[in-house]
Amino acid sequence: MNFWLVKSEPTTYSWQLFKEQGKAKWDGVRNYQARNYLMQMKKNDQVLFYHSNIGKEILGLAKVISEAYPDPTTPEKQWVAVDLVPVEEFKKTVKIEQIKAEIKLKDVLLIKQSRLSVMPLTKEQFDILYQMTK
DNA sequence: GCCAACGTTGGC
DNA sequence: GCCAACGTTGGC
Repeated sequence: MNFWLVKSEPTTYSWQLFKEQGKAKWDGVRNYQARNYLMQMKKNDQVLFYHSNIGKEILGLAKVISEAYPDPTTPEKQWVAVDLVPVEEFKKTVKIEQIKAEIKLKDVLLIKQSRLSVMPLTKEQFDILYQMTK
């Protein structure tokens, strides 16, 4: 079991829309580092969903239901997509300031490499973030 | 709206 | 292969 965090601008694709649709194709990624992480995702991996720009918070938990396949939004062969489904909506979201304020989360790539849109979390990082929603 | 960070492109 | 220029992202 692996743990991930994916980022989306709510004006582009929001958690609310994800929840309504009940499933998302995580496509359109055009960054090699993010692409490489998408390719490592396995079925049932846990994925935290973060809103960048507006909100700047983790709103919910998703899981992987389809592992990487060719991205249908481009004819270029090098890009991939995965399918995610919502699992849980957090009553308490986790704001970026809270993440920054927690010393144990200082190595989370969201902080260190803010432009990356798909990133791995260690189990410890995931557990701490998840606890912060309770 | 600004700017830092960073990825990509293209000239050499 | 290097690096300047440029575009994009995202926090503030």
